[in-house]
Amino acid sequence: MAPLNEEQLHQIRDERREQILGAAIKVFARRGIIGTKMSMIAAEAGISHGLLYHYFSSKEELFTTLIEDAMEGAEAATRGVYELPGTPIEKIRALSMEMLDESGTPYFMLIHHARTSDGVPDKVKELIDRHDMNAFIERLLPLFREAQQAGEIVEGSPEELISSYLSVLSGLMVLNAQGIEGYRLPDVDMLLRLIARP
Amino acid sequence: MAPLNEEQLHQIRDERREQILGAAIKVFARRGIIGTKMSMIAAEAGISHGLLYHYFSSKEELFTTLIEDAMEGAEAATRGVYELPGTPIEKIRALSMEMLDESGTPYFMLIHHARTSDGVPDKVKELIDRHDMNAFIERLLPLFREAQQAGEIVEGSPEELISSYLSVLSGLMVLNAQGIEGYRLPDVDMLLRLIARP
Amino acid sequence: MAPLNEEQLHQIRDERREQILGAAIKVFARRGIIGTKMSMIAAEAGISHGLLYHYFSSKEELFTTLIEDAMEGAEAATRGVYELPGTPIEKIRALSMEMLDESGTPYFMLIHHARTSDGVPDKVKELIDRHDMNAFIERLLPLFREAQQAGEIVEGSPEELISSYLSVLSGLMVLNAQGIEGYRLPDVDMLLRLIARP
Amino acid sequence: MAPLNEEQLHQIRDERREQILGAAIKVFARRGIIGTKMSMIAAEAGISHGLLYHYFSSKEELFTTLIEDAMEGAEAATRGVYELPGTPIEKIRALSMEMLDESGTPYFMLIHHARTSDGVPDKVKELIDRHDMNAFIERLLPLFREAQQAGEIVEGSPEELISSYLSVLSGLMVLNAQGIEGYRLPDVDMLLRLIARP
DNA sequence: TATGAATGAGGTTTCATTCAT
DNA sequence: AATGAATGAAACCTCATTCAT
Repeated sequence: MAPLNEEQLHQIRDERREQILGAAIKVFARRGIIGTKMSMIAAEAGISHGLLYHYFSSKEELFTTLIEDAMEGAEAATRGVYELPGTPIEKIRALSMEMLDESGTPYFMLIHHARTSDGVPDKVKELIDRHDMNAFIERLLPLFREAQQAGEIVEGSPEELISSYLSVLSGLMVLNAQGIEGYRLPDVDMLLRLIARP
Repeated sequence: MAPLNEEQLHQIRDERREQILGAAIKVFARRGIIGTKMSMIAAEAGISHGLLYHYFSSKEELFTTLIEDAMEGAEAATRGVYELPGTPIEKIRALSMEMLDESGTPYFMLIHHARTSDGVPDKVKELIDRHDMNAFIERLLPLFREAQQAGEIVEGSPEELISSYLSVLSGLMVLNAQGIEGYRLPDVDMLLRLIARP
Repeated sequence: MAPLNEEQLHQIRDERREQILGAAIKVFARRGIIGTKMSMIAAEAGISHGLLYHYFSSKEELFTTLIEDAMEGAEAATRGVYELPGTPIEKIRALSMEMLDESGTPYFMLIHHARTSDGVPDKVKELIDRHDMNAFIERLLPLFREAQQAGEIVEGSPEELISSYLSVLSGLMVLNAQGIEGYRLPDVDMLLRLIARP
Repeated sequence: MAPLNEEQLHQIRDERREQILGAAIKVFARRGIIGTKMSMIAAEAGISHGLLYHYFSSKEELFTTLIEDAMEGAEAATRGVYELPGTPIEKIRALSMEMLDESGTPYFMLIHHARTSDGVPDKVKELIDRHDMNAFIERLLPLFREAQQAGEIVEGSPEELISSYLSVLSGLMVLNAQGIEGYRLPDVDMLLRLIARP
């Protein structure tokens, strides 16, 4: 009886959902949760604002969904670093490039907004608490220890090394995600000097 | 019941003005222009929101005033670097420390918000355009050239070196200004490795 | 794949129509015209909300249709009272029971909503004006006069007697139609004491 | 320093609050919580809709405040019945008149809406549960028992007597509160026949 | 006939700004 | 100078209604 079969409907829903998520991440990344108006997302996605609410029940839910995805992505990236080929520092280099990559930064910017804004839903606060810097450090600890043993990076507390290095990367990602004139993303090889043994 | 004389009134006005500006920079730095409500500034300054409008005609004007001050401060800091004692890289080191210093970052955060937000008055956009990264680069160019000639920092385009190095500092200031748990501000000496000759 | 013939289609249309009207009266009775969403009616009827608009062009039309039916039903009930067996007060008793009867109250509740709400279409207002309390009074006047002459009910203006008695019944129907805990529908015999000669 | 002293401000706030509550009860009583728009209350009170939110943080809170008052009023009325002069049935008569009195009915209508509507805040549901019909019955039980012993009202379960009688009163209040043409509020003496011994 | 995606008018709520005192 | 009551534009969200399939 149905005029469109279930599969077609499912496909439309999925496409629209992705379309909205894609539009939302763009706008949220640039403007944060308060600065983003639902009408902006709708306009970016090329749909009416009413339709947003067929797919996400509120601005909060939309934001939370994106944060969840971003968290998963960030986690996967750090986990996946061990699968990469090469010496330890080559793996760190590859991870750095991935993090600074254009496509990844909006997600990172989103996390930045989630950390720093105030109108952020409680669910997101929990998510962030569970996926905080310490989790990253722990996941990267074996890799940095290995690199130290191989004499590829400087001595000293590997935890501090990781958190300092990630902070530099984070700061750059935040700047980069805005797409602002004037800032220059440094070369990965320049960044590696922060930790590399001379 | 003799009224205050003109001088006393003038003094009150000036004190209040500073009080408001101090409160405003704190709040703006943390929340950006959209996320900041006039009532927050009033509360931070310990006055009524109505009184704000005796001193600044709008949120825009208040923000713009702060940006102007911040620009001047940043300019002064880079100009002043030549007066500092020591070798070129010691001057760069001192400038870096000043930029990352707690007291300076709110101003920097403000500029960051001004660059990245959209609800920013046109006057501010002009200010930013006039004081952009290129201006900084030009002011620091002699210093970096000198450092290269002294063999203290690496070879290569000094412009690129400056803009990369300032971008790293900027990113860190942005993170730092938020006062968020988890991020670790790297040591200045670690940062200098980005540009220092091994 | 032969399409249904015209008669079958007609039958489907009629069934659907009744199905929708039945669902609508339930929901409207409980929630009134503003509180009722088209999606509620669709859900109650087990169809899609889009289909509602094949049968009724708007919420207004649906509501109006129900009111028309309810009015006719109420009129028929009061007219039919004369056909009932027994003495006058026995007829009044039977009419009272019918009005308080579970199945009749949703219609009455509907009329109540139509009287008291504001989002009510003009056509409904006209309907109500034409079928108002006075019409009921006039139709019941002979019956009550007869009952007075038979010494079964108290003396006094029969019009006032009827309108007071109907108001009590109406109030109870309104309470009853909501199906709320706590209210107790009085016995018909108790109610008859309002008008019965001791 | 304050341009208006505290007392004057307090008085303004109190007056406005009462003004708003008075306007709100009128509109809520007629239209229920969903049917009432904040702009209607503002218009009725002769103020801007924005000002409503200086005094009540939401439509919910405004409604809840009114319900609390209404509950207290209803409770006080039934408690106070024992202080009234006269025989038991005279006290019941006085209570009945008070309940049907013009000024009391909007409050009662409010409770009716709270009971029957769906958009009602949870806090209100709790309030209603705590002040339900059973509470009324218990408070009136001694009075009705006394009246039975004095032979003033009919025999039988006093609980049923009370709840039936209160239901009739409730139904009438609901009709009455709407101020609709056509319904006639019966005489108190007529109503007393429901329970009075012949 | 039947479905549910899509639209947009209208309601609730927030907050920058004005103004009487 | 100082306060806080008051206003209204603009944002979020709901839901009656339309329309492609």
